[in-house]
Amino acid sequence: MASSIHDLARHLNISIGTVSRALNGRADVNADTRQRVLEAARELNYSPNQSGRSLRQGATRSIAFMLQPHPGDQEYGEPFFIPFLTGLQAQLAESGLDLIVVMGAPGDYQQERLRRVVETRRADAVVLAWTRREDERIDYLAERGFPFATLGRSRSGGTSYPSLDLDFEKAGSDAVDRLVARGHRRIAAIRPSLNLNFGYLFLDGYRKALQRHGIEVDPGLIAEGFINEAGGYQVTPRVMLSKDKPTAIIFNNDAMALGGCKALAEMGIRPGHDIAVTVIVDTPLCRYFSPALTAFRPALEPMGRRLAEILLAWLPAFAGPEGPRIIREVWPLELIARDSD
Amino acid sequence: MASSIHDLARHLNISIGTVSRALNGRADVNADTRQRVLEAARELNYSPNQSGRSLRQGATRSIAFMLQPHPGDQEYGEPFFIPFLTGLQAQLAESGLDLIVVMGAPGDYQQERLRRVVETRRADAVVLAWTRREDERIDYLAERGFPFATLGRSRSGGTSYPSLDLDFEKAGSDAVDRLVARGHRRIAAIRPSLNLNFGYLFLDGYRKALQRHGIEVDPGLIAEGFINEAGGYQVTPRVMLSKDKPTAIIFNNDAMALGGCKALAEMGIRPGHDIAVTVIVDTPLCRYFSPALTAFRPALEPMGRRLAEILLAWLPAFAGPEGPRIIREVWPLELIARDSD
DNA sequence: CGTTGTTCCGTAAACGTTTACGAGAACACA
DNA sequence: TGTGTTCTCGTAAACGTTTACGGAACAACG
Repeated sequence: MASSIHDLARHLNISIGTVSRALNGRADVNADTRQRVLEAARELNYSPNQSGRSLRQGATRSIAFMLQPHPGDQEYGEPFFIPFLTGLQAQLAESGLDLIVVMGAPGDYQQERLRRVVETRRADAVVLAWTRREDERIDYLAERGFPFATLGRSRSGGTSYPSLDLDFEKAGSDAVDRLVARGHRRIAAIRPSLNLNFGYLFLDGYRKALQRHGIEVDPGLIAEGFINEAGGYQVTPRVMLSKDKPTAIIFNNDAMALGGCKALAEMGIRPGHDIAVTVIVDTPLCRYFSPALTAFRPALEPMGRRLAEILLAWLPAFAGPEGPRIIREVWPLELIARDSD
Repeated sequence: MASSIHDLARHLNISIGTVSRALNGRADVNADTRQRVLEAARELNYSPNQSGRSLRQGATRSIAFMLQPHPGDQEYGEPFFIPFLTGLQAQLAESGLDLIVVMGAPGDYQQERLRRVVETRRADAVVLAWTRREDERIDYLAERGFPFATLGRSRSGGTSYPSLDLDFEKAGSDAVDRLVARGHRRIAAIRPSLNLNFGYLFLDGYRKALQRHGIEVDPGLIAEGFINEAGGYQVTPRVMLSKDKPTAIIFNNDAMALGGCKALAEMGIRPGHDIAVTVIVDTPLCRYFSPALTAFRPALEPMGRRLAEILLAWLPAFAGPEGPRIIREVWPLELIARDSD
């Protein structure tokens, strides 16, 4: 069915070596011959068998993105990743690399899928997201010497690998600054487990900003829940029942904010009127919610592209003249002021 | 670095043929030898090279899910797919198959990515979603004889391939029935392009139900927009400005509903009070929106598992004793009554 | 005419598997 | 002893590529 390089060779009555060289654009092949090979390739609808190629070259020319759920979170919060993946795939394609997304089973602590990708050499490198503060996946990859990059930072692995992250600390801090400037002093924070590194960073920025403003950090105003709608819904009432009620809430996530706003609605509290609401990571939901939610917007698509560059700069096969470099970047989150605060 | 079957053979001083047979559980190998091979494999941390295996067997043992955006829709509506993919991956894994998700570039009419997967033989079969009424992807795959299954139906390709779909027609019909029973007669429908087959089916059910109730179908109450928040936001006012205003709106999608509800809010119209709102496909957003949106819920995770079964039943290499079968199923959407109607 | 260099191409090995084939050994049976 | 069967294993080819190596043809030059 599918034509191979041998078919081309037979059809043109030349050797497979020449065919391969012609297709790969090597110098030592006559311009005329190359032309004929390319024509025949089109005519016979030839395209290279990836398995054969990978086997010979010891490289698959594909990068795996691990879609690993965070324990307790069924829905992953994936809408977040789509623009990122779009950019990642586009940039990788420019280097002739394929992006494959690998689903992890929910609650897969053992990183079974990651192991499988690495061990069967299905990809030349992997990209991790939702890094945890201590991340066993990073330890695993670093220990094995398998190339990877992360969307997000972690304490694991030090700075031995390239990474890209958003400045959640500054966003947390900016959010507080803005609320304080608008007269708030009782500001709550709804966040996921501190194992999720962005949750940790956000809280850090939040704390430091409060202290900078001379406002005491009240543990009763900080609550932890699953990083989804249910989490926000469960946990928000807890914060609203503290002795001295908050006049503002910062949610770490659009899903948590949605759940939280439902809880508020059930208590008859209206975001934007009775309480200020800020969300750290903006999504279409924030924009189209009523009231529209003030949120911090990431440049996801460009970040996807950039992560591809960063990863490739670290891979010897792709590194430029200066050789492999470990690049780590932290990108800003842009405040989008809307109607909820 | 990575150990091969040759390393095992050398280490045990036996031939690679025997090692391979032992690992693959074939009968013609001594029980004792097999034991030693397995031990050595664990000891040397052996795992088979997927490229070598694929090359020899002519099969990659992986299935590709195409994440193809619909033109004009930036966000894909992917949260919908996550539980589906979870089920799909889980069931495929039970047959030793890997699931890979392939991102298509936005607005990729040429199906470049699909072609690439097929031509480089990166997967043994593909799964398509968001089938269109006339779907060039299906034509392409059918013509090439490449195995595939779809989440959704299409006019393309007839019934020559396995598929799984939701009963959008019945959901549209049920939605109308329910609203009529509650006294509504002016019922609007906000839907995406009729190229998207589920949009077509939904509208069909909607129309037939109206006719069944002796209600004239008013074109002014039917509007088409992108299948995302912006689409719902843009198009909903159009329907509300018709001479004889609707008292109920059915949205084809949670994102369209969100955008539509924002438009309603801006007009001072409250869902659940001033107008009834129904959503065809339920998501966490519907549940946590205020008011909670009445919606039709799909069993996504089981559907993912089922689609794996259906696909495998069609692949000769996996088909049971009866041989390959084309299974096509339509699954129900369960009404979840909430507060918006 | 001999030497050297260049251009182009064929040969064959290698990547890591699986598997058809056949061989040797052990054993049973007549 | 001869024949057949069963169990176990080694040999080697094959999957589709890429690429190191060498050789043929030819040109250029002294």
